[in-house]
Amino acid sequence: MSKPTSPWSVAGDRVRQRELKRDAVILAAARAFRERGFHNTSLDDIAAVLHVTKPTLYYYVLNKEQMLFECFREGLNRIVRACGEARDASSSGRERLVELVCRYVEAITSDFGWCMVRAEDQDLSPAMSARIKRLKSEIDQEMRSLIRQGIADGSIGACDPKMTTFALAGALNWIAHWYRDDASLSAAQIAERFVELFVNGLAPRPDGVISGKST
Amino acid sequence: MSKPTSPWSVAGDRVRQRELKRDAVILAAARAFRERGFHNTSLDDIAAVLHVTKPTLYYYVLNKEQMLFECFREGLNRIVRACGEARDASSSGRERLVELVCRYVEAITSDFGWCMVRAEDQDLSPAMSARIKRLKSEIDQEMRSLIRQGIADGSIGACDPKMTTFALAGALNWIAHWYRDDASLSAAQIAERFVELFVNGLAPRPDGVISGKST
DNA sequence: TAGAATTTATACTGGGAAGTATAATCACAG
DNA sequence: CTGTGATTATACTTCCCAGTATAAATTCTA
Repeated sequence: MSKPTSPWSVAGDRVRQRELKRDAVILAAARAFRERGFHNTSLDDIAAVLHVTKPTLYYYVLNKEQMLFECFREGLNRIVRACGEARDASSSGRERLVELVCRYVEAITSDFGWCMVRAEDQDLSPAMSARIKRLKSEIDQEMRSLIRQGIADGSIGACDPKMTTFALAGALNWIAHWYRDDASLSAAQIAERFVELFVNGLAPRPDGVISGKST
Repeated sequence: MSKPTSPWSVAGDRVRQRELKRDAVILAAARAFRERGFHNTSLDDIAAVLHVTKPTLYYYVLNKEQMLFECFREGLNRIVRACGEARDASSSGRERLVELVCRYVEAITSDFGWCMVRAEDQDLSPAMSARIKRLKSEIDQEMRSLIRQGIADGSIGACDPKMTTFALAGALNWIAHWYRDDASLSAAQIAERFVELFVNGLAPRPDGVISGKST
């Protein structure tokens, strides 16, 4: 203690503090946006939640647009990461897809779920909007790829990968619309039922013919 | 001709003109909102499209909020109507559901599709928001009901009606997000593939076991 | 054509919120 | 305790845009 750690660690501590505070700003923004929408949220609102004033926010963030961008990115990055994990995990294409669905539901029910799917990228500058579109496209392509793999290895029946991805991603993204009002199920439970539905479909299966993975 | 129709018919003509113009205002609003989002659209923008000035809009509409409300309502009403038609048409619960899906896709790809699902009801006053919520709830309940009927009459396998509705409605609503960028398929074609996916699921079906309606 | 009703435009008000200039405070080093 | 950089607050400016007061123009009636 008397011999203090290197001045750099102290400096590093400062830097760390800044990062933590910055994260807090982004999180507060995400929650406020989810609550009231992007345009109905003033920076004063966000500042108030943090017991701070508006100029303080500008010390951590460039402007309101950047806040939205960071919220977008934080949410989408989780799914991109999940894509990576799903890619090497498990065996069959379908099992990888199921894995991804579970992670997806977790992400979408998080604080950043709203921004991820309900915020309009029209509220971002063209440059930022393009970056978000790239992330979304990456996720889209990954899902299509898993479906194609599943078709190839026989774990998924013949289907149009693009439309199937649109349908699946739509069902998942839409969770952000109802999850707050109706949070009666956990993320895992939602994922489970979605998987059941998408794997087996609505049609009644004749007894004894179980083409899904038997649990 | 020399004996003109009753003065009321002339008056009625005026009334009719007003209605037509009012409809044009709502439609222009719907398109503008879809294009730029609600908050990024000024009334001057909408007026410009109609080759008119802002005060003219106020002659046909109470305020901006009401424009959004009418857009919401126009879109949702189509689906509510489709629910009604699906209810008496066809035979099995599943067939009725399929019917509804087809109509749903048509509505969602229309000019009002965006407002129907992507506009935030937070931008409406509590009273208007409540009316929209009621319409949405009506649709939700109808879908659940059809699924329950399907389970009862054996055309749909055992499932959780609420979650199934959430998933199906989500996939359908999400069409509003991608349909403009990727309109490579017609509404009917999209509906067809969605039905195929939701009825049969992803799992490969053993040959000879077709539980869906054989075409 | 006079006059009433309907429709539209010009030119303004007002408020809300993003962003900023400036100064005060705090933390720590020497 | 003194000065330097990091952090925060007060008090503005500025702009955009919804909504309006007022008057003009157009249409219809008689």
